[in-house]
Amino acid sequence: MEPNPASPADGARVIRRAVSLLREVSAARGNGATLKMLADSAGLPQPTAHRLLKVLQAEGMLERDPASRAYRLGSLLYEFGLAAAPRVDARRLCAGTLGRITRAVGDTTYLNCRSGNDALCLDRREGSFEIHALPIEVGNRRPLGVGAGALAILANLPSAEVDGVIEANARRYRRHGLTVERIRLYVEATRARGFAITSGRIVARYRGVAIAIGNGIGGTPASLSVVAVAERLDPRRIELVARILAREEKSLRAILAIQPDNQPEGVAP
Amino acid sequence: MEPNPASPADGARVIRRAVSLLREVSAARGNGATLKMLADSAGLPQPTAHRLLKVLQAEGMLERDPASRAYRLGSLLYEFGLAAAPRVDARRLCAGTLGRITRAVGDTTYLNCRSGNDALCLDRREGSFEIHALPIEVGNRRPLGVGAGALAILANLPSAEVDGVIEANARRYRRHGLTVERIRLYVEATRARGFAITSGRIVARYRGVAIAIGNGIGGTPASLSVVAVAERLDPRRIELVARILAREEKSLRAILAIQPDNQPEGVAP
DNA sequence: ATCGGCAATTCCACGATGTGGAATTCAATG
DNA sequence: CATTGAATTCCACATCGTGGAATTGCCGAT
Repeated sequence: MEPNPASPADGARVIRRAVSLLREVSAARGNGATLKMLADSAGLPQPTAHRLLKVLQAEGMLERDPASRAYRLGSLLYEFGLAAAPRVDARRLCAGTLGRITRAVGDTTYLNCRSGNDALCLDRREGSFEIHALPIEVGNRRPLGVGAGALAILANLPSAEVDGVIEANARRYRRHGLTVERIRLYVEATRARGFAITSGRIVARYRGVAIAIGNGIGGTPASLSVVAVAERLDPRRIELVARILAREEKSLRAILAIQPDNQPEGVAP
Repeated sequence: MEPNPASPADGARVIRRAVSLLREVSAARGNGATLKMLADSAGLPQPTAHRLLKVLQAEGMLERDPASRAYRLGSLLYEFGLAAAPRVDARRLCAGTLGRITRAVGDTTYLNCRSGNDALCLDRREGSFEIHALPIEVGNRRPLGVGAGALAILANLPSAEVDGVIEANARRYRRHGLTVERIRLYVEATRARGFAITSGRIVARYRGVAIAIGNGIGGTPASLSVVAVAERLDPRRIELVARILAREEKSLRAILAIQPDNQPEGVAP
C-alpha cells in the first residue's frame, strides 16, 4: 500500500505494526483508546488492528476495560519498565529545574522528550493555580508538534528531520484537528520567536509556553513547558514565563554539560 | 513444529514470539543476553530469532551493546512503563513489610510476583550484611521455580496450574541446570515445609528463604524472600528467618485485606 | 418496542510475508 | 594460521497473516 519510505522492510511488518499500535495506545488520553481510533491513527484496516490488539492483550502488553472496550497499556509493559533502566536519568537531572520553574510561575510544568515521532511526557510538577483537570499525564505521548512542549522539540530539530517527522505524522495530526501545513507554520513561528506557544486550540481551555533544551538530555531532544488556563496566559505573562524558562534552560544546559554524558554501561576498564 | 497446546493460534505467531523474546531478554541478568541464548530459551531457530530481534531493536524495544553484542531492554520499554500505571501498587503496599524484614534479619530482602510463567522481582531492600554482588535486580525475571522467591510462588499455586507452568518452562529450566523432575520435588518439599529454601545450587554462593503471600497482591501471586551468602544461612538461622517471614506475611495479609482490592479503574456503578 | 447507524467481531480465499536450512562472514582462541 | 562457535545473510517455499465482505452487538432516536 504505502511505500513506507524509511523501512528496511526485512521480515517484520507485523511487529512494526504491533509496536505502532502500542504507541498509539499510550498516546491515548484518559480512559483509553477504542479499536476504531487505533486502527485509524496507526493506518491499519480495522480487522487487522483488531487481530493484533487481541494478541497483544492475550500476552499482557495491553489490557481492556470490559465496559468501554477501550484498550490501555498492560501490566507486562509496567514490568518491562521496571527492568529497563534508562541510559540517562532525565527525570532526576531535571528535578531541580522543574521545581524551580513551578515555584516561580505557579502553574503546572512539564518535562518532555522526543521518542521517535512522538513527544513523551517524562515528568510533571503541579502548580498551585492549576485546576486539577490536568491535560497530560507522565508517560503520555502525542505526535511531535501537537502542544507547546512537543512543538518546541520539533522546531529545534534539524530541518531535514523536521520534514520527515511531519510527513510521518500526517495522519495523526488530522485526529487532533491539525494539518501538515499548519504544523509547518507553527514550526516557523516557533523558530523565529525562540520559544513555542499554543493557541489553546489543541486542548480547548489550555495554553502552553515551551522552550527546547539546548542539545537535549544525553542526546535526546527535550523541552520544558508551562501550561495554564488560557485566561491566565495573556501576552504580558507569556513573555514573563518565557524569560523564566529561558533562564532555567540555560542553567540546566550547564548542569547537563557537567554530566559525563554518562554511559553507565560498559565495565570500567 | 510444536502443537503449542495453550494457544488460540489466531493470526499472530510472530507477535507471540517477539513478546517471548522480550521476556527472555528481561530474564537475562547482568550484561544482557546473546542471540544464541535467546533463540535457545525462546525455542526459536537462530535466524528467526535474529530477524525478530533486529526489528525490535529498530523499533526501540531493545538495545544492543555494540561491544558484547548482547541485547538489553530498550528505552521505548522504559517509556511505556511510565505510562502503564499498575492496577495495584504492590511496591507501595509492601514497602513497610520489606523494610521491617530487612531490619530484622540484616540480609537482602525481595518482593517477587508472578508474571505469566515467570517470577518477577518487584522490589528489593539491601541488607547491611550483604556482599554487594547482588544476584537479582528489580525488574529481573526468571522461570517460576528457579530461586527461593520464585519457588514459593510456584508451590503456592493450585496444583493444576503448577503442572502447566512447569511444562511450559521445561526448556528454560535446562538453562539453569535444572530438570522438570527436580522442580517437582522442590515444589513438594516446599509445600510440606510451608516455606521455600534453595540449596545454593542455582546462584552458586547464595541461599534463599521465601514464603508465599496468602492470596497474593490484588489477585497476583507473590512472595517475600531473604537471600544471603550460603554460610550465613545454617539450619538454625533458616528457621529463624522463616519465622520472621511468616509473621510479616501474616500482618501483610491483614493490610492487603483492608485495601478494597482496589480497582481504581471503572466508573463506580 | 422498532429501527437505523456505527463500532466490534468473525469469516475465509488469496498471496504476500515471514520462515528456517544452508551457506557465509566474523571474532575469538589455541 | 587454523579452528571453532557465534552472528549474519541468502533465498526458495508454503505458511501465516491479510483485509474485504458479511455478521453481530450496542446504543440512541423515534
